[in-house]
Amino acid sequence: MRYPAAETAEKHQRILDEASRLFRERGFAGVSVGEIMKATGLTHGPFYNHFASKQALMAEGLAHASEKSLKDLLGTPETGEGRAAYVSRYLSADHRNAPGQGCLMAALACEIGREPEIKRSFTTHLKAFIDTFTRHFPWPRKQDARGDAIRMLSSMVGALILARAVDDDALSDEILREVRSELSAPTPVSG
Amino acid sequence: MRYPAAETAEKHQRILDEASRLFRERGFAGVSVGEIMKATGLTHGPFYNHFASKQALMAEGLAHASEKSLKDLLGTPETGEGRAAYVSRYLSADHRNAPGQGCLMAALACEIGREPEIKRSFTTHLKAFIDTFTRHFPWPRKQDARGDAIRMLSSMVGALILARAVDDDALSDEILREVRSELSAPTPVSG
DNA sequence: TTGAATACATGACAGGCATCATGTATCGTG
DNA sequence: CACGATACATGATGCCTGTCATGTATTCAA
Repeated sequence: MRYPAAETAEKHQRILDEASRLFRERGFAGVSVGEIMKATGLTHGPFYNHFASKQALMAEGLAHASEKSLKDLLGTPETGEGRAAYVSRYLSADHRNAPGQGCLMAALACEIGREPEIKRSFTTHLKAFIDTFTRHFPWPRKQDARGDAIRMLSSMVGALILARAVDDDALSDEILREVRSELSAPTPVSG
Repeated sequence: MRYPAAETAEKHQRILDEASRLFRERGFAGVSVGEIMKATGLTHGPFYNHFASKQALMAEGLAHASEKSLKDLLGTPETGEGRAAYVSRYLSADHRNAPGQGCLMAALACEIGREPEIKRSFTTHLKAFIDTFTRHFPWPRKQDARGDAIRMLSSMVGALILARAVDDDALSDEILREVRSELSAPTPVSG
């Protein structure tokens, strides 16, 4: 590292930030290496000084977004109300309208299933997320906390994806509202 | 149509079949026009005798898959057991492993959200699917049948997408099993 | 049977892509 | 201050892609 020492590391982080944002907004295939570099204020050349390939950036960008989302999860109160607020935020119009800042599962899960390299990286993320989600919040049915967590997560991800795939605001809002009404009670019935 | 008259229409259908299969398997961006034509046994040339553009094929292929899935839904018994069987099949390992023959929402919803043209086409599909799903099966909470249908659909789609995005068979199976255990009772509690 | 229309195959084109090669400016170290 | 190393910009390469142009073979209508 014979360049600005610290600035280089910061650029590396900026590439990761922009990449994880753009990937979530437009998908892995929808963003080119050049666009990512331009978004961080560089040209396409030095990309390969920072990453081995686009695939490598995809994996690192996913891990980057994963860390952030875990940190966000851990920052919410470990109560029924905390979970209710978390779910409400997840199923909000704001989250639906800002995929670039939002859940990587809802944004990229379909594509992830097709890239073996990324699939492996995502698996560790989902495992950590389910574990944390289960342990972090209280679950009324203690004997099946993990099952309830998995059910709740599936509903959230599915609802957000469908709400984003739809062109009709009324329907999109309805999906979010209906699923929110089930899951955002402080003591949900069945995840 | 000064060619084999009927054979041409059949080729048109074959292009739609292969396209809707390949798109679900690899995503819109992951399949080229040439591949689709080769899969139907033709060269890339005559594609534009059948469709105006790749986008047009994406929209028609989506409608094609939508019709099939609606037909499949209407073919299941209009009972609680019928719905339980439908959900069990949806959340089965077979369905997870065969995206090309399966639910277009689980396969393409993420990408659909990014293509305005396709988004419009998908909206009519989802509206029809929710309506049919609501009317076709009996719902214990009659005052909120549609809400329960939306909740059930969100769970199913989310669970299948997550199960496909994961590299670990045990985890993938667990997701399917947990969500199935909630939804595949003949009289589910809350969708 | 002949002619017009049409779907086909082959080929070409421009654009975008990931990746690599090269030269240049910049910084720590001696 | 000078040297070696490193990250940068510019540019090039080869590939794949969607789309269009052209010629050819086929079938329906007269």
